[in-house]
Amino acid sequence: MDDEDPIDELLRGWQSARPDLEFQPMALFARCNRFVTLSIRQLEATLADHGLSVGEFDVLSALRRSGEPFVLRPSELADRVMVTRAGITSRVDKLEENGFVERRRDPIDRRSEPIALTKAGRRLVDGALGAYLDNQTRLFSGLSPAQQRHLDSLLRRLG
Amino acid sequence: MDDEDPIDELLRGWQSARPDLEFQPMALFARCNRFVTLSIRQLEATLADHGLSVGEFDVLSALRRSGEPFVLRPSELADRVMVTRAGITSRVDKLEENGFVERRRDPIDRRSEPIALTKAGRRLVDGALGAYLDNQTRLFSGLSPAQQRHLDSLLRRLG
DNA sequence: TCCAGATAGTTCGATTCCTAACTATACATG
DNA sequence: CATGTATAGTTAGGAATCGAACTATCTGGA
Repeated sequence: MDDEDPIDELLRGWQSARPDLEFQPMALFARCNRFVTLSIRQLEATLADHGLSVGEFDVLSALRRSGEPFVLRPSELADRVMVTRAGITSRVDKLEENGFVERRRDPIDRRSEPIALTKAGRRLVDGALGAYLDNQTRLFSGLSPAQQRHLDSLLRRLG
Repeated sequence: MDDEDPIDELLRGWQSARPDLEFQPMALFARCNRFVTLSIRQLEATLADHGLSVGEFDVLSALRRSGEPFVLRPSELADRVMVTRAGITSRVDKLEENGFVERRRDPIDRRSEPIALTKAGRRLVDGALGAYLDNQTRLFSGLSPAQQRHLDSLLRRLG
């Protein structure tokens, strides 16, 4: 029986095209990449139901989990969300237009423009959060809790 | 000792902001995502040394591993590279300009425009392949071969 | 006090990729 | 064999994001 998946196919292709080389790590990475890519597409669909893109959700949720008073500077957001500051500027522009965050001013350092989650923004993230978590849970539902922990520990070593 | 990584921080943040919810799967996915994102950035740098973007390399390598005569249709490329056909059109445009692929014609189905790897294209992929594989190998060098196989089998279940 | 260099954030231009509409061609059915 | 439908690929327009240049502000000496 031939239950080959696209990654097996990729591996087999390379092995027959270049039998002199070692492709296991490439295939392993391709598997990671594929899983993440497909998962993000699901996530986009899930969040779209709440009127959010993944990028917007990432910003709102960084603010949400930072705790009271739900304020972070753009550079902190950039670090946490793994996007450049320029990227944060444009996400914040859009979120601010829609009233989900607001730019404050830092009385001590006037270069800084702290970003605060508004009430509406908080309602929005909290509302989307359930669907988001359900989705993430479903992604890993093929693994037992022990396997999930094992996966986590393997990934942790790759950091 | 406090060797907390950004994902632990994310998890801790959520757990304290919303102690009523379960964030393990979210954190696990965040770990996957982070690993893939950072890895791709490394890969971009590696391939840039050979004058290639990841997207271009993906197309050339799909052709390369398809074996003689190194020809695939745009829709086949789209499937294998996980990009829309429109995306393939523009990648092929650029690769063709630079002489790494060429558009042929299918005598049987004139809607189809098979894409062929040129000699120069083949030299280019084969030249970049070594560095690419070294990079992938390095990504997983923190894991033993057995751990790598284990990771692979866990990921395979997520497909 | 003043200035050189660091830092915070934004703007700009280029790139990449997606969706939707479009053109051309093939196929299947009555 | 005519025609409606499906398929292959491209084009057009828009969104996201990046790097580099820019503005404003701060900070640490001389």
